[in-house]
This record gives sequence, structure tokens and C-alpha cells, in this order.
Amino acid sequence: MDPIQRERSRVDTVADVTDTVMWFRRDLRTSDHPALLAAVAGADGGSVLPLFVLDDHLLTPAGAPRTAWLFRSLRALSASLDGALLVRRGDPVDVVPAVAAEVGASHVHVSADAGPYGRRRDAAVAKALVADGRSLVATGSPYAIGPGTVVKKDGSPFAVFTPFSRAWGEIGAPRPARDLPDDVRWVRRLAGVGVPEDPDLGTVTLPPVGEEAARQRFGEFLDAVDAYDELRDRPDRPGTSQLSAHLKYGEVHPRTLVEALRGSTSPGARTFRTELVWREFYADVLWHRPETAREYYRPELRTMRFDHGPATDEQVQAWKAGRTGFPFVDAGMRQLAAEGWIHNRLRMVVASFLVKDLHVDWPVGARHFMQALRDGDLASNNHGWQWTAGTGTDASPFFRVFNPITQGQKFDPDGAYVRKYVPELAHLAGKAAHTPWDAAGGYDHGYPEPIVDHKEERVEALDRYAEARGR
DNA sequence: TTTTGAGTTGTTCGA
DNA sequence: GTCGAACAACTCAAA
Repeated sequence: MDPIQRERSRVDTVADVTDTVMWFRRDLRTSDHPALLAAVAGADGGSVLPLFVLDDHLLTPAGAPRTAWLFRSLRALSASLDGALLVRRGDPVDVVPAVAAEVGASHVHVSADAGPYGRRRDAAVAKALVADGRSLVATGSPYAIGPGTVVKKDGSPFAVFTPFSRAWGEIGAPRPARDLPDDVRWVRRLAGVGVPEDPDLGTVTLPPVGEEAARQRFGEFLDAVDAYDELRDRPDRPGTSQLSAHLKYGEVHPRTLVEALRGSTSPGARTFRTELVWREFYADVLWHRPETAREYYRPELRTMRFDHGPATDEQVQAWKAGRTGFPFVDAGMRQLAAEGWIHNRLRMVVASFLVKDLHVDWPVGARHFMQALRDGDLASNNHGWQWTAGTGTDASPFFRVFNPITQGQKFDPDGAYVRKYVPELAHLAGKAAHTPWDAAGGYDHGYPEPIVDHKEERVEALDRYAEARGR
């Protein structure tokens, strides 16, 4: 009998052997939760220990908005588990097996993590558990269809969104999981550290957090989803779902959303479903190519020239602070700073500005976003940046350089978005807010002049792209 | 193997 | 102001 088997039979003789551990990570909810149901079923009349591990590896790169969101979400989750959530701090490779041993559980249940770090971590935790005669059981994932599942006819992964989306639709999202039984018993006898106090948010304000808040937000959004395709591009209007951070922490599962939209054929509903598929696509790309969290998806563009040095550092600082002198760009960056969230249209505009007007490599911006965003998701964020930089999955035309001024005039036609976030321009009426250089007294309130000439930098960006392609 | 059609989100210029 | 063409060439996916 090998050691693992022996260990298992020893564990099987423990009195409360049927207790299981539910290790929460990016699934901070109780409904439509296959892994939690599996933990309950595995307990078979015993109790379930709900666990969260505060892992410095994940906490460190997150800024205050995302950390505060996490902590609030954990409090909400614990409340819905009758206060039974056990919170420990440390490396999951040590903490999870230790907790499993303390409670005498033979199985630790999780929703599979698709990210590079999560997969390494889970493999190490599984190994440690097995060495102890226990096992890690993964059920479901944060995606409607698990990353790696949607493949081409020859079994290889998709590299283009549209065919992926078609194949994704043919598989179809599974139906939501059944409700959690009312009579689940939670293990409460272990000591934990509790959920920490929120970090200092400064002036950042967050919307309501947690499963119930997500449900409510989605309910409100559903009432307006038919207008989504028309309004989603308008940062001056409340047309987006505002569900990104709820999805990031699994307070709601995309499967639940797809189910609620089943049968909805309005352009708005279809467009929103497509946005959910984008989230699945980028997770799938990262699953197959974990190195693309940091490296170019298209390595042939690695020779692209970028700017470095004190002058560039100063420009990057201006970009982060929302003081580039381009009103639409600055409004976006200030929204990011004020809310830990930035409208999708502005994510593209400010990214294009950093990469193509300031000639700074995209990871610089991607890291800043991950730090500043409350919804910072590695797959969506970094592949979104790669898309803008032209290094990503989309073979996008090289000439796609956003004009920061006309983008503002097009998508914030009345200048309301600019005035909301850039008070120095609040005295400029209508679309004049986008062109303070044309307005008498446009610079009377301390707003900076443009730090670059967009026309020149656009040509420069095109030249560098051509150079990197060897022409 | 070859062929064919297509590819999230744009800008500029000239008629 | 509006509209269509030009802006390159390449890669992907499927037939």
C-alpha cells in the first residue's frame, strides 16, 4: 500500500470525516455555485468549512479600490454564511492543507482558477494535499464555459474572436446550478484572523459590494439592456452594466447572466452577451498562453521602439494624474482615480494615448490599471491593452490610432463627461470643453496645455510600427 | 494543399 | 457637413 493510500484510510477513520472545506477565491457568492454545492454534497450530512486565504501574492499588486472591494465582498459573503467564513492569512500552500487537517476534511473544494498564478498555486496546493492523503476538487470556473473548452475543429485554440464567439455559442452556456439547501451546517470551531479593515480609499467612492448588490445592479441593468448597444459607448450616459467588479470577484456568475438573457434578441441584449464572450475569449487566450499576461501575444513586434528616460517618466506621470492637456484623456484618467473604474471607451482612448502618443510600452499602462481598477482582471485588462497596442490577438490595422480630441467630440458630444471630471474646464460650455485652446479664457483655471502634438505623434507611431514590421 | 472571405471599437483626405 | 476611399499586409478559420 503506497503512502498516499495509507494516509487516506487513516483519515477515513476520523469521526467527522465527512466535513469538507470550501476554499473561496473568485467566487464570493452562494447562488449558482457548483463548487459550493459539491462541497455540501461531499460533506454528506457533515459540515462545510468556508475558507478564504489572504494571499499577499494577490493582495500586493491590487490598489486600495480592489482591496477594499474584496474585503467588503468577504464581509458580505460571511454574512450570507451566517458569519462562518474562516479567514486566514498566508501562503495557500501552507494554509489550505493546515486548515484541512485541523478540520479533518479529506476534500477541499474550489472553483477552478484559469490564471497563470492561480493554476500554479492550485497545482502546488493539490500536491500538498495529496501528500497528506487529501485532495483538491475543482468544480466549475469563473466562466460560463471553462477556458480551454472552446477549440477549433482540429482541437487547437482560437486566436480570433469572431470564430471563437461562434463556437462558444454553439456549445452554449450550461444552465445555472440549483440553489443551496437551507440546512447546510457550517464548521465554526476554527480560529481565523477575520476580514481586515478596509485600506484607506482616500477620496475614492465604491458602489455597493457583494452578491446582493450584484443581483440588484443586474436587475436594474436588465431593465435597460435594450439600449445597451446604443449607450454603451457614451461615457456621459449611464449605459454600461457596471458589473465588472461583481464578475471579477464572482459575486455573480456569467452563467447566471446568460441564463437571464436567454431568449432576449434585442440588439442591446445581443451586444451585452457578446461582451461576456469577450471576457471568456481573453480568459481562454490566457489559459492557452499564460506568458501573454506579460509578453506580447505577437512576439514579432518585440522590436518596437519605445521612449524611456526622465522626460517620458514625466509624461507618464502627467498621464496618470490626468494632466496631459487632452480633456477627454484627462477626464478618463481622473475618473479612474476617483472611482477605481473607467468607462470602456476611455480605456481605449487613454491606452492609445499612452502607447501611440507617448510611445510607452503597454505593460506600463496595464500595471497602472491593475493597480488603480476595482475590477482589475488580468486576462481582460492585459489583453485589452495588447489589443490597443496592436500586439494582441486581433490582427488590427496598424493605422488605428485614436484621435483623443475627435473621440471626445464623438462620444461626449456635449462635453458633460469632461466637465464632470475636469473641473478646470467646467466653465467651457458644450463641446468647447474638448478644445480649451480655442476658447477665450480656456486656460484661466490652471488646466495644462497639451503635452504632445497628436498629429506628429500619430505619424511617429505609424513610422515605428512600420519599422518594427521591417519596412 | 489551396483558396477564400474576413477580421470590435479609427482617421484623414478630397470630392 | 457628409460620404466614400485609402490607409498594408497578414493571419486566421474553414471549406
